[in-house]
Amino acid sequence: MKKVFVICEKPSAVPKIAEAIAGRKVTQKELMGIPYCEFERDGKLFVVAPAMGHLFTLKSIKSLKDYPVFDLKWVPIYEVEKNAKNAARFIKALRELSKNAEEFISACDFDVEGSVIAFNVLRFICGSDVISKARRMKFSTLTREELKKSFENMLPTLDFEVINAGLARHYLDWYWGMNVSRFLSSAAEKAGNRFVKLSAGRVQTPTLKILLDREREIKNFVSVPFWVLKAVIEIGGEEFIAEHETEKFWEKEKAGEVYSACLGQPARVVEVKRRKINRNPPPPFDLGTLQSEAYRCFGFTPMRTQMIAQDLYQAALISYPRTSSQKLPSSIGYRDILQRIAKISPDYAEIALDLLRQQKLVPVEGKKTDPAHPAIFPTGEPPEELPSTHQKLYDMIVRRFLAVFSKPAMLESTHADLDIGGQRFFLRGQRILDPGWLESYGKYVSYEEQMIPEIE
DNA sequence: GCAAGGTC
Repeated sequence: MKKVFVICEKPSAVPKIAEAIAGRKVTQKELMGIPYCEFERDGKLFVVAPAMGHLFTLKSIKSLKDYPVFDLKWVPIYEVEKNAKNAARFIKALRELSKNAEEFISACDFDVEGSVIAFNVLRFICGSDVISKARRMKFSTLTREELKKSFENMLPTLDFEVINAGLARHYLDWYWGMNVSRFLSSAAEKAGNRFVKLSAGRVQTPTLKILLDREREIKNFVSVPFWVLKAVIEIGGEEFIAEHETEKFWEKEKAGEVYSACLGQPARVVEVKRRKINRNPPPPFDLGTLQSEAYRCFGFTPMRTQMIAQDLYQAALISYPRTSSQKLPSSIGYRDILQRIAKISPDYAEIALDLLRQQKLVPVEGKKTDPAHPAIFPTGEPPEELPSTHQKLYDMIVRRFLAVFSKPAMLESTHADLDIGGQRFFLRGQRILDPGWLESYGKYVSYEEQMIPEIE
């Protein structure tokens, strides 16, 4: 029987891609500890197997001592990275699993690196002759529906433009980063008579510049004292704080003059403006936004958030977290997820069931995209007992998901101009008319409500 | 030794 070899980016993608092609549940097998799937379709034997990210990397042909170096070759990653011992097993297993295959399909993530990962597996493991006949599946979400479509509408060739862009990135990053790093280290060694490891690169060097500028700004900051005037006024037995129209007084004398002018004087209402404000829900989470939000609310470092998110992903509770997308395609199945979330807790149920009563579910989306993954969303899988840190992050992700389908929050802001002894003061307040999305996500939004009584 | 990218 004709054998079709399908290469995926990572183990977790294998059952999803296999089942979408097979159109049914497929049992997973194992070879050398590597999971893979095997099934028949249209009289062919499909073997769906995973890489584990990059299995090959660039290496200098000669020693880096004689830099600059531009002669590189692709080698198995364990030849360069000592902790990539697993790669040997993957390469061996893939060689065995692809043996005697006649058709080849690249089903790695649909981004630049994914295209290179598949390309390298195909040429170095399956043989360079398969490149011209291999095909490419395109999908940006690992859902049954989208995978099925991507199988039926496969590219008849590999995506060489993307592959070439990826190869160029690998080479250029190496040329620039390694050679400049080598030069910096060697210059430092000559100047200081001892070896210092210095590194530079496309990402880290501009990033360092941003930190440097910020650090300089902080260092050069000269603090200047200023004075602020606030009026404590009483309305109907309650105290409120109004602010002087001049936000900051840079001279103490000036502040003192104004202070004396209004001390003990009654406040007269000059004008009251009330305004209704709609606040839209925030967009769904990309990893960066999740990290900054988790730092703000829980004090988790970005590293910690990423590790917790990875755990939640591997427990099948959330979608792939390493995404820069703020979009939620309908193919993830909004209704199904909301129905499952409703069963997780009464708190979620109240909001989710309310959303399900809407005729149409349309998520708020952000500008950022990702070629290979949608924004982070909960799968609806019921969580088992979670450590409290994981529970916190999970709750934030679920509530954010609920929020993006919710109505805007309606607020009313009040702005009163007061005259106190000839001086202009502002009294501000706001209150919630309709909470909308704040119902689900409000606990994670810093929001101060100051109620102002009716004044004329 | 030295990049940046993928994975877990």
